[in-house]
Amino acid sequence: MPSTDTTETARERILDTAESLFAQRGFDGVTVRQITSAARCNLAAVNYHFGNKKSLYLEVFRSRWVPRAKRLQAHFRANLADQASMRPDAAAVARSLAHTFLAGPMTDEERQRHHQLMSREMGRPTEAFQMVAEDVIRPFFKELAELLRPALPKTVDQEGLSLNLLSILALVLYFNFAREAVTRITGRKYDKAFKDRLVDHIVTFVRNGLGCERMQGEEVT
Amino acid sequence: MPSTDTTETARERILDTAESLFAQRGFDGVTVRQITSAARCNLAAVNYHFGNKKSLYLEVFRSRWVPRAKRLQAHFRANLADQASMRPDAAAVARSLAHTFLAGPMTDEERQRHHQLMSREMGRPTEAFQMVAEDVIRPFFKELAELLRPALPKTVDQEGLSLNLLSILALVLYFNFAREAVTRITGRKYDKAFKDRLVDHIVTFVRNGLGCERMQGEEVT
DNA sequence: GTCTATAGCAGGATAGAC
DNA sequence: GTCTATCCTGCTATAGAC
Repeated sequence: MPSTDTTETARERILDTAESLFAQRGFDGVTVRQITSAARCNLAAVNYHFGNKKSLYLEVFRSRWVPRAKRLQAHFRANLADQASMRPDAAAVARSLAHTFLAGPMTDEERQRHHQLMSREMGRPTEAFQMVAEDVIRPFFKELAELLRPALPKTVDQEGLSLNLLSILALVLYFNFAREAVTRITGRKYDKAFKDRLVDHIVTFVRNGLGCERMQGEEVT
Repeated sequence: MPSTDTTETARERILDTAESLFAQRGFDGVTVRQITSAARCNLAAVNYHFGNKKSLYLEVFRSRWVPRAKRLQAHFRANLADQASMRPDAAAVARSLAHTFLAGPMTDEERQRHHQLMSREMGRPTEAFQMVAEDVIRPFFKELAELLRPALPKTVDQEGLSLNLLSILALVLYFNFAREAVTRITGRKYDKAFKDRLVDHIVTFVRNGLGCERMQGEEVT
């Protein structure tokens, strides 16, 4: 649940609640009235601080999504360095990614919010996707590609590399985005045990999917 | 593009255009006015034929999504029977699934519509998901599980089986749902060549992901 | 910066003629 | 079954007091 501390400024409370509501219901599914009343401030506050509803949506990405993505990237790098000191193999990269995105440093709710916002943008890109793609995703994608490149067979071309990375992201996004559906099918809540299970599952799936040999046994964080 | 033939009744035209628009923009992103004007009929027609907007949304699933899903399932079974006459292995199941869902018997636009509707429901289930899950998805899921069960190591439990199936669906849904993002990253349009490439990629990814041995070489349809 | 009040309009839904 | 005309609610956005 977004922080609705009274010590926060109205502007910050609006950003937090707006992010949460946009993630849950999408831009069109949320009204400015719902945002301001959940943020315990006046209806006019959105227009005062952000100009209009759409600019608020963009500002959510700029000031909430992007910094969080950068923190996630930092966590990924630290986690990877813990596992594999020099040349990480594909399995290590996959585990760090899955762990960071599924069970990483943030609260469950924050993580789900993060991935739901991105999933919505992937299904129907807006200006926000443009911005985030240039500034955050593309550089990180390149970084990941360079990490994976030496771990893959030489027969894999640039496009194959991209498809493999997209597939990893597909799994991670899906298991965060479709939580309710996954819960209905498996009967499992997203508690620590299940998230660990999901990370293990994704790592195994991805490691083999990339066509690498199995590893002997890995532990992480 | 939905059929807007004048020979169709207004009711049918509304269902077709509504499905297309709901898939593109979601329930809240579409107005009844947009639907009726794109279907070239009067504003009042939605309420006359369906009662209200929400019932129209449900009827789209009942009379469009469900029958298409059943046709897809039939195509999957036929395709699988072509490949593997008796006991299909995991790779054959994966290939038939990927082919059916990514390059199957329907138009590109129809397939994308189908998966976007479902992706939206997975992210935020409504009554429609409830209905579709009971009547269509769960039985097919069971059918797939029984097909895959004998092809997997005995160490894989029921939950592992479910996770593997969910992962396959994650890949298929993702590459249909996030077409624009995939196109931006890979630079490829969804033409026949790229779809074939995607099917091959998913089959390889999944086959290995399921922890089965490699196969010697498969051809299909 | 924050509020009240309201303009101005688009939304879903309906009544009733044809 | 299909249309026009309209109701009424709820939306975004703004003006202006405090």
